[in-house]
Amino acid sequence: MGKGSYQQNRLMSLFSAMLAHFGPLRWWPGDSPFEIAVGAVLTQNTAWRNVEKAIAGLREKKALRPDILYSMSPAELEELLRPSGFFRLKTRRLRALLEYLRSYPGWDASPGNADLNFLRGADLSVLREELLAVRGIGPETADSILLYALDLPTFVVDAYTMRIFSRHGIFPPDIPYDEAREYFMDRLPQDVALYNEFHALIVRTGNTFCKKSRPLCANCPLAEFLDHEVD
DNA sequence: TGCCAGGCCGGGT
DNA sequence: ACCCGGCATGGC
Repeated sequence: MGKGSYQQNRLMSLFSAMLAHFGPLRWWPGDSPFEIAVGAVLTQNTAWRNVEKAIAGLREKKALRPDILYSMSPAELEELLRPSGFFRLKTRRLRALLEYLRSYPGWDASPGNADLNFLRGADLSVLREELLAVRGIGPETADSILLYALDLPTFVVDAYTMRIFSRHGIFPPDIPYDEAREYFMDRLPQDVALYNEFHALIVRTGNTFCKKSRPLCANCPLAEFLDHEVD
């Protein structure tokens, strides 16, 4: 048994510990692929609680669909996004995402196209590069959309991932995004359901136990792994 | 009361 | 290739 499978087992042990503690979370919270994509943009450096307020406002306006959202004036959209913070920035970013979707070959302009079916079947790495080329879509947002809205096998790395896994000495705290992503993807089976649940559990664990203001991981489901050997 | 939250961009070294 | 300031609201 080589080093690779040891590390795969170790990652699976961390996953199992979080799963045993919280149970399956079945992310992402959202009623449609498009709503998930909107949430991915709105939650950039923002507490989800604030995003929920903006999502609720959009739902009230029946605007959680690409056609309606695009038809809204930027000023109106800004007011709806206000509670999620960075609202001028996020208005531009959502509109940039909408421009990308509307320009996509096979774009479905029919009402209620929130399923984003016209994006299905596209190559993951191509779609990822295209999303990264959209102003305001960085690697975490792109991967969140790909994994949680489109069920494509890409691992999402976020601030909690960096904090938890660097505190556990699993990788250095200043590792670039793509290297952290590859760390997981090189060691885990390529499984959408696993990637989905793994990241969801990381966020829940981070939210619950590993906030910046509370660096100690007492009672954290991962606490027992803190003294394991590191590669 | 500050500090923090599921980033990303643009300009400067 | 990094490093940094800006972006903004709401909760603890």
